[in-house]
Amino acid sequence: MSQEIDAQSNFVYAMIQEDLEAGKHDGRVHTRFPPEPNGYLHIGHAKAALLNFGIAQHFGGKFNLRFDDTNPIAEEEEFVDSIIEDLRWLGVDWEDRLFFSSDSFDVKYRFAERLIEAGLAYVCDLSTEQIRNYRGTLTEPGTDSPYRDRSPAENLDLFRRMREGDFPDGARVLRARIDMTSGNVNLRDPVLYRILHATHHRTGDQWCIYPMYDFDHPFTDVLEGITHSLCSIEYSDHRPLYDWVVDHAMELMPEVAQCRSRQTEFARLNMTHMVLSKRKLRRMVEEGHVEGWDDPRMPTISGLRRRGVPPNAIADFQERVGVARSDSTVDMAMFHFCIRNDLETKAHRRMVVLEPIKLIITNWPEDSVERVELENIPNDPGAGTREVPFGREVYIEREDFMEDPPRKFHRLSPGEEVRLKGAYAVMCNEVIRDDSGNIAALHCTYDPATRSGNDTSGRKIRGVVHWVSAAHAEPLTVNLYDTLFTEEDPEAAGDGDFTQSINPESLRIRTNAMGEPCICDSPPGARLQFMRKGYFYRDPQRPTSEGIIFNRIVPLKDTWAKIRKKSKK
RNA sequence: UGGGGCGUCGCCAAGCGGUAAGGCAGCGGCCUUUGGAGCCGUUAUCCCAGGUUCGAAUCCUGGCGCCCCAGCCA
Repeated sequence: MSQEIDAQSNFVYAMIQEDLEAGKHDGRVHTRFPPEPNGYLHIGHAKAALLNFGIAQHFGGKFNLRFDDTNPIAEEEEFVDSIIEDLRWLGVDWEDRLFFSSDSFDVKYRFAERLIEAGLAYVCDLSTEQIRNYRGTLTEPGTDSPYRDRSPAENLDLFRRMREGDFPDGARVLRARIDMTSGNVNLRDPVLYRILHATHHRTGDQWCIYPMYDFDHPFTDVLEGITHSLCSIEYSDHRPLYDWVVDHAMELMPEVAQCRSRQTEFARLNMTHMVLSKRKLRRMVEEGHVEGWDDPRMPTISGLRRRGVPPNAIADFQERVGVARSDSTVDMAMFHFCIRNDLETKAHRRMVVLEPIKLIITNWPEDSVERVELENIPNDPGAGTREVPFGREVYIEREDFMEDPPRKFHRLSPGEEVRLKGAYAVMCNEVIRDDSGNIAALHCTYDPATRSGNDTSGRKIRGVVHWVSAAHAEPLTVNLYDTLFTEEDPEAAGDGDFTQSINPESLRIRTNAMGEPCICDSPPGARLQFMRKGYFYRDPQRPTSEGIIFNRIVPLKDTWAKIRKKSKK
């Protein structure tokens, strides 16, 4: 069905293939996904996690899940749990290799001491602001800290006292001794350790100094034997520092160093009609624009899960998007395609009328009920069939009837005929109105010769419309989700304030929807196609006491909407 | 006036000196008891300008444009 996507045709796979051919790492491939447990994972993280996991699988290597938990102030257990849940749902498997950066704080401390002994690191007493001033600017070199030339012995003593808790937060830091004049600001004696009297979610109060990312991350890669350390493009400037740490780790910590890890950067995912940064997503939640991190409109993994998006669709999407180094913004349509593509052959069809209007078949005998058989999935006999009751009164979609139809409206209108899917053709004879003039019902007649499957009328009936027998209809609530933002680039509109382009119609609730009887058989968590409407997910998080609630995952392609839009122009 | 990165069809993206893959979207058509799905067809000379070469998207030079970097965040 879906074409084979050549996931290997990207520069990362090519590079690893070359490394393998060159005999690096004894033919070993080992990757990792290093989230910081300070928020929820979103689809951009899924790209990174799936890429790393996919590489390990493809090359018969290993994959670690590692929490980058070096900042106790921002990180929480709650996020560790949600990240694990999200990754499992995505199908990512780290076997028994779940690690925390904090697991190895001891070795890291030892490494820091050796750097000091080797004259490669020093304790600096400058304040945050002073350090910033000494750092220079992007175009001007920095100047050496007055503490840069302290003796190893003094540095060692000071660093140990930092660890002992002799100094308050911010009093001193451990810095790498590299080059204050480097054009790369990251090399201007970066901070390695800072004092933080904070309780860590795993190590408690055991430590009051914590390593910085630039020191911790490369060294942890070396400890875990990570051969290929993939990260996003904004870390490119950090690569020389990464290498600095790795090189010195190999040299000073041979007893624990597993391999000379290499960092490779790739572009992070951006999507139209969406914002993908923890900060902005947090704002959406905190300002109440959505109901929470798992709101079905959010691009968080938990949101997508709750929306009903199948994990396979996310993996397929990731592969189709590919991996490169150039900034890119993927069209949301591509993601929607992947979802439909996955569900097309999997989701059973059901008829559900979102906005019902009653259609009365005046020549159908009162109380007579016929059962019509419908395929669960067209062209897939294995998926079976179901019987749907058909009677004198049925509901059809309000928008499937027009009194004064435009050209090409292959649906119901006065004096016109349309087929009720799987049943008979009906002709509209009369429009019944209520006191306020609104259409209350349609009076139609059916032609017995048009019975589906053995139509002997000889007529060709263009339009086919879905329906639900009024006597057997199951009332439903349906949440129609749309993109969270009206603009392709939410940032570009509203003077850079993305909240200005929030789509006021990102959620429309249909409380009068009517479904065919066997809709009840679909358990919470089921994904169905509502014929001619879209793919829907029975929200498992809603108690059944609230009735049956479905979320629209994604609408079906709507050619008619397109025709109409074009003719309006 | 610093450092790093990127520029191939509307959106992604292959290509690694031998004469521009593929996907999404679009358009046209076929088919269809979902205006769904499926099927067929269709859309680029590669940011610009020079140069090297028999030959360049691929190499060189010079421009232009866009992104990232001055947290004791990751």
